[in-house]
Amino acid sequence: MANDKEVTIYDIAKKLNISPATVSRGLQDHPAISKKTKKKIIEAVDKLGYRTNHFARNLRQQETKTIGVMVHELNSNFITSVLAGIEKVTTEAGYDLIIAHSSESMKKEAANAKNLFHKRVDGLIASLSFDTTNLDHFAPFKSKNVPLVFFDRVEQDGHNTVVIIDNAKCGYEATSHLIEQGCKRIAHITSSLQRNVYSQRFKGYKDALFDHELPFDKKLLIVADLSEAAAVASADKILAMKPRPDGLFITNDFVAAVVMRTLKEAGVKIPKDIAVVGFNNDAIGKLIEPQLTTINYPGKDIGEIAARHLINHLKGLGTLQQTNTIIVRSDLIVRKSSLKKGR
Amino acid sequence: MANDKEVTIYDIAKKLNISPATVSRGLQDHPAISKKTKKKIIEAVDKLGYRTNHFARNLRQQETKTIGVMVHELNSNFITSVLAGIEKVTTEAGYDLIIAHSSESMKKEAANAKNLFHKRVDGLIASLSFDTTNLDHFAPFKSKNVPLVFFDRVEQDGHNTVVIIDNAKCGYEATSHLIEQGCKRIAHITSSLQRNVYSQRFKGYKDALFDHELPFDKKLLIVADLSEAAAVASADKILAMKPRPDGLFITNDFVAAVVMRTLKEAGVKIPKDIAVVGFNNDAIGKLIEPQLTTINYPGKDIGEIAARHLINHLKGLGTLQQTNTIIVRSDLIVRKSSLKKGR
DNA sequence: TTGAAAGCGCTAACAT
DNA sequence: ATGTTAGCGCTTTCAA
Repeated sequence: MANDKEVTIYDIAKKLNISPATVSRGLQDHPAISKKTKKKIIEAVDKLGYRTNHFARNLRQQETKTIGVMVHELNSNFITSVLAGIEKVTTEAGYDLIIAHSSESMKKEAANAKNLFHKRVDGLIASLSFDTTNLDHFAPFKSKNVPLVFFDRVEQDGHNTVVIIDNAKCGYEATSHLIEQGCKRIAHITSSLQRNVYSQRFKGYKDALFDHELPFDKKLLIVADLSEAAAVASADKILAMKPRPDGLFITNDFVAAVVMRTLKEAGVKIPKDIAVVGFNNDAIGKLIEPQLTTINYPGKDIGEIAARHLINHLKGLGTLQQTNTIIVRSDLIVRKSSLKKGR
Repeated sequence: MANDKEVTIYDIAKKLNISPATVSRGLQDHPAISKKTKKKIIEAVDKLGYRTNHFARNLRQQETKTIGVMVHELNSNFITSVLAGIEKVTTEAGYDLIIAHSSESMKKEAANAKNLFHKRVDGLIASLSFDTTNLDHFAPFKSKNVPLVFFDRVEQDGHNTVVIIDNAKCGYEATSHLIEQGCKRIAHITSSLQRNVYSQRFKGYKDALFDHELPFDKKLLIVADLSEAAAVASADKILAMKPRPDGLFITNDFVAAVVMRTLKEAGVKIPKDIAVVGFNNDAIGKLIEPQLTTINYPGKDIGEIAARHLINHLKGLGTLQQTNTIIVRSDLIVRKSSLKKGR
């Protein structure tokens, strides 16, 4: 049953009385090889059960045909959509993926970076962790000219290619929507303002307040992580405020869902007492009650675009040089959680 | 800035005036190498920025140190938990992961299998897709003695190592719980009965009915896929039944959540009119209203166990031979969606 | 259109 | 405790 010996191009060459070099060329569809020979090679390959030894090839070619992906977590709709987008593009282009997640820790992120560097990925796609304060762990990639593309959570120091949405605009739209629904005291629950995504959304929130002549009250800003426990705590803070807010702009759908549950348990009516807008357009938004108004964050598109740019770069195509910012469209999806007025 | 030339063990050897073999041994912490020499080597490695060429090593050792994982989708709590478990164990053991998903299609599953086979994974962990009818695409692995571990959705033909929960017992417990709550007409919404997980849960459901002297009515069995659209359709079927069921045992939390939403929109009170039990213990269960009674399916444990067994096998440890079934514990989590009586 | 041969970087059997 | 050397399977330059 088990035939343990691996078939190599030498076996094929011997069987066909040709040289290994010809087999190698035939397998790569080299133009100098005759149709006849190619056909014979293909047949022999099938018959003998040959499979390419990627290690030998990569050793020779000094390419790994592997792309590293670093994300903070795997457990969100948004991230899995991004991964799906990346996978689609990279698979088509013949690249493998190594996926690493940092569990929101810079330390783990640095360890992952080191690992991927030693694995010699041809390129890297990354979103930063919660507490990442510098990009030193990416320096080795730069020094070896391994291309880097960041998405979602990025450092916009002007040195990297980044794929993002216009978070400030989204924050502005979410907040303006709440204001149009008649909200006067809008709280904002978000995460580390050190991360671009959150600081930009916060900026949009403030700008919308300003443009609608509402005061910004920093007591209405709650910064916390994205866990269930933190969400419950945030909701408790909201409940304790007096006067209570009449609108919430929350930076993450899961957190929004937990907050809504906690508020409802305390007897708050949504959206009548408090209107809520989330962020991401996760599946839960349509399952909770009332259904959640949110910002559609097109993860799959982001993943595809990031991967496409990286691969073009690897192929020497694509004009994208050093600095580059790509902004993907995103829009407000209005559902019941924010409709104080109806429509 | 960029120093493009890769450092090899020869460079290190030259610098230290020792042989490449010594460097290689030093790097592997070989016992025959003196402490002093090892230290010198480590220092030179750091200084020169050497990184192992895994291709050369793998080419030499005929091992890829890579494990393939095949799943049907990435977008469920259960699957990401399993992956987290697998990753934990494999990372500790120094293995990489290649993750492939079939989008519930046997065709894609077969393509993934072929790809992973050509990538020469050292082992494979897999859960079958929705419409997989045979395991022919796994035959190449068997013929090359590449170890295989299946989990969740498996084929129990007695030829493979499988890691599962006792689905029949879980189905029995879920159904019995509904009966204890006073349900007399319990419908079961599930997926392809060709898959062990669903057929076993169905068996448990029937056995519970039988043991409690309730008739099994096949009109109360709904088989569909796990999409939102199918869930809505299933709910519509429930609404059209007369008399309506007073209990539902649903094989998946997401489906249960969508069904509950649809029923509630039609004015059904849960659990008063219809009690509901789901399956998996996904995060949504605690976010919907009423919170969902469900079966806790310990994904992380499953992943860890599957990975551990595979790796033990690869190391030549572990007594597990050919046939092997590992059953992981799992339990009912009671929440409000099923409590007709209170507690 | 094909072949010969060198070499990618590492490991391990065999020396010493 | 360390060195010599062959070879893993492939690609590619040079030659024919």
